[in-house]
Amino acid sequence: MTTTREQLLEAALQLFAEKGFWGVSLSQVAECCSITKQSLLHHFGSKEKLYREVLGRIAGQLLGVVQQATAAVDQPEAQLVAVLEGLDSGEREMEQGLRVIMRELLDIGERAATARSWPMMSFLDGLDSILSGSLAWRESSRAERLAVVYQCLGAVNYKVMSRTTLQGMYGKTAYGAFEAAHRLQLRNTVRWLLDPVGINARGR
Amino acid sequence: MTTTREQLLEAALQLFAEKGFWGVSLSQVAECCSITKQSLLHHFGSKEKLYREVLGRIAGQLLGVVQQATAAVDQPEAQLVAVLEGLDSGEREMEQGLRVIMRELLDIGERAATARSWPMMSFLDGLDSILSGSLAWRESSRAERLAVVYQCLGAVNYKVMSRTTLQGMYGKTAYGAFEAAHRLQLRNTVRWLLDPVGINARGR
DNA sequence: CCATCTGTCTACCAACCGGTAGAGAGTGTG
DNA sequence: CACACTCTCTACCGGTTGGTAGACAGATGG
Repeated sequence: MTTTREQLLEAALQLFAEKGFWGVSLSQVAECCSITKQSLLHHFGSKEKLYREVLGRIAGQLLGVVQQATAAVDQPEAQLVAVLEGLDSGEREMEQGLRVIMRELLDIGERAATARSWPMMSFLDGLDSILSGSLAWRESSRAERLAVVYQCLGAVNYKVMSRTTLQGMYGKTAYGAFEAAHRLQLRNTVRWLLDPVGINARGR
Repeated sequence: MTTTREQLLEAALQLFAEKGFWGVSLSQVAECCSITKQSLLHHFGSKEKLYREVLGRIAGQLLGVVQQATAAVDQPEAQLVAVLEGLDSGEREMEQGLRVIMRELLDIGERAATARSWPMMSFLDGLDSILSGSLAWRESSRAERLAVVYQCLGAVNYKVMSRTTLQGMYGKTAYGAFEAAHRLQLRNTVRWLLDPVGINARGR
C-alpha cells in the first residue's frame, strides 16, 4: 500500500515537471491527493522542502540508471547506450524527472543562492567514469570527457523535452518515425564517439 | 533612442529567461524600467500578450541566425556549423532566447491549450532544408533529417542551459576548457554527420 | 482654442499565495 | 483508562498576483 506521503511526492513530481516550481501551488499538489494544503504542509514543512525531496528522488533514480547499466553490460559503449536509452525509455516517471532537472538547470542562479547541492553531480561522475573506461577516452582530459557526455545527454534530453510539442506538431505516427530515427542515430553516434580507431579523425 | 516599449520587451525577455512565465510578475518587469505595472499593462494589454511578443522576437532572432548562416557560406556542413555556433555565440540575448524557448518546450501542454502556434517551426524547417542540401542526407526521410537536427540542437541547447550551473560547479577556468572541448567535439560530430562517405557506416 | 491621443499615474479589486495556530479524530501503548 | 502521537481539518494571516477604472499631464493637429 502506498502511503499518503508517497502519493504526495508522486503528485508533486508530476506537477513540478509540468509547471515548474513557481507554477505549482501547494493546494494543487494537495488537491491531487484529496487532502488540504495544510495537511501537506504537515508532512513536508514547506514548499521548498517538498521540492528538495522530489529532487532527491530524481537524483536517486538517475543514479540507478547508471548503476543498472554498468552492472548489466561490460563494454563502455554498451554501458553508455544503456544509460541513454534508460533516460529515453519513455517511462512516465523518468520523463517527469528529466523535465524537473531541466527546469532546475534553468532556474539556477535564482533559487541556487539558497545553497542547494546540485544533485546531478554524481550522475555526471558516473558517466565520466564509464567514458574513462573506454579505449578511446582513457587518456583524455576531464573536460574532453565531459564534452562527450554533454553531447549525448543533450541529444537525449532535448528530444525527451520536445516530445509533447513534436507530437502535437507532426502527429503521433510521424513522431514515431522521428523517434526511431533519433534512437538509431544516437546509437550510431555513440558507437562513433567511442570508436578507438577514429581518435585521430576526431582531431584530438 | 530606445522606446519604453522596447525596454520593456528587453526586460521581459531577461526575466522570462531567468524565472519562466509563472516566476515573473508584471510588477517586476515594470520595475526594471522604473514604471508601474499598470503602465506596462497599458502597453501590452495582458501578461500573456507580453509573453507572446517576447516569443515572437526570439523566433525572429533564430530565423535570422539561419538566414545569416545560409547567406554567408555555401556548403551545408559549414552552414550547419554556423547556425550552431550562432546559437552558442555566448551573446546574452541569444542565451536568454534559448532559455525561454526551452521553458516554452517544457510548459507546453499547459498553456498550449490556448492555441499558440509554435514559433520554432520555421526555424526547424530552415535547418531541415540545410540538411536536405547535403550529399549525405539528400535522399533521406524527413524523420531522419529531423533526428540529425535534433541531435545537434540538443547538444548545443543543453550546453547553453547548463552554463551557469557548470561554471558554479567546476569554476570558470575549468568551464572554459569544457567549453572549448565541447565546441570542437560538436564541430567534429557535424563533420562526421554530414560526411557522404560514411552513409553506410551510419547504418541507414 | 479646443479635441484627441498617448502615456503614466493612484486607487482599488477579487483571488490566490505560502505559512501559522489550534482543535478534533483515530490509533496505539503504558 | 490515560497519555502520546500522527494525521487531517477549519480558520486565519499578511502579502502578492493579474487586471480594471478613472484622473491627470503633455503633445499633436485642425
